[in-house]
Amino acid sequence: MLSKKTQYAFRALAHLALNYGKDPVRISTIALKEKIPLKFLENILVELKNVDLLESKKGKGGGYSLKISPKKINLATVIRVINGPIALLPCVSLNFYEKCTDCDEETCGIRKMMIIARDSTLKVLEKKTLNDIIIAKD
Amino acid sequence: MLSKKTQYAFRALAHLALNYGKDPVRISTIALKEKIPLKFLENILVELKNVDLLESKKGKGGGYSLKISPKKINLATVIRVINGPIALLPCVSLNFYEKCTDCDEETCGIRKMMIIARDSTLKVLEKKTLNDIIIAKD
DNA sequence: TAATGTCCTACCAAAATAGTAGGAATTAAT
DNA sequence: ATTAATTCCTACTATTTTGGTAGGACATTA
Repeated sequence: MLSKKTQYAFRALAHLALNYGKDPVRISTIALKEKIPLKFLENILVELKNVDLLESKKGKGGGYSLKISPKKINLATVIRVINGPIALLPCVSLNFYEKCTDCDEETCGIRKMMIIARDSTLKVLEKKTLNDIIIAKD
Repeated sequence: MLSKKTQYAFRALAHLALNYGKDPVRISTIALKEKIPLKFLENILVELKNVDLLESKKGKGGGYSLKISPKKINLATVIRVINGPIALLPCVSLNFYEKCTDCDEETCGIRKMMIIARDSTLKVLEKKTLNDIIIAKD
């Protein structure tokens, strides 16, 4: 399951996606409209900024905005940044790989099935974008 | 990600699947062969027994065995019993549904995408069985 | 009745999650 | 220049989940 933090991230990103191309949006505005704890949201937005999904402006008239088009931000990317691995086991993760203890990867049947499951999930999450989230709203 | 407990469960079940139709296998044997902490494994096997995936026999010559064919135990079932929900959000879980706070399910675009992701994952996990795990070993 | 096994209840330490607090740094307007 | 507005940084904290352990009760077989 995705953490609450990840759910907040999606809501905030969806909010910013609707404002793409317009003025930056203040953290406090997003927190209020999306009902996310303000200080917690701060942390989330900084993380998203650090991986260049968002850009920020300080001082009056400042706030956050998407750095790239909502059509170019897929759901897998967001999950990986805030939540971590998408795969069900560390030994089948593409971005957070860790070797299994006590398991021969060549012959492990569990691993083979988890790779199939991972690919099936990724096929959706890598294709769907923030834009799909906001157009699906109507 | 699946918990370590769930990984242990899969290993134990795979072990028992290879012994399907034969004599029951002692917990201590499984713990030793699969390198799983004995007392932890006890808990796991009891849980699997409580949902009728396993049956047990006490006393000398006792142990655990699969109650039904490895071909009839799919991976989604095992994950749900030991790990919990497969869906990425509580509000799209079929077996562990919980309503989102502050979100209209009819119009939520995040939810719509997570349903698609869930279905894609389930299509694999509900089709693949313990038997697929053990035949994939070779 | 003794030995062999599962089963039950309870506990515990470490890690992850979900925040909060307080102020430093930067920018823009006056 | 000063002030106000805003993000950014460091650190702390409470709660929940994870990954076990301990000890003995209960059931079965020989």
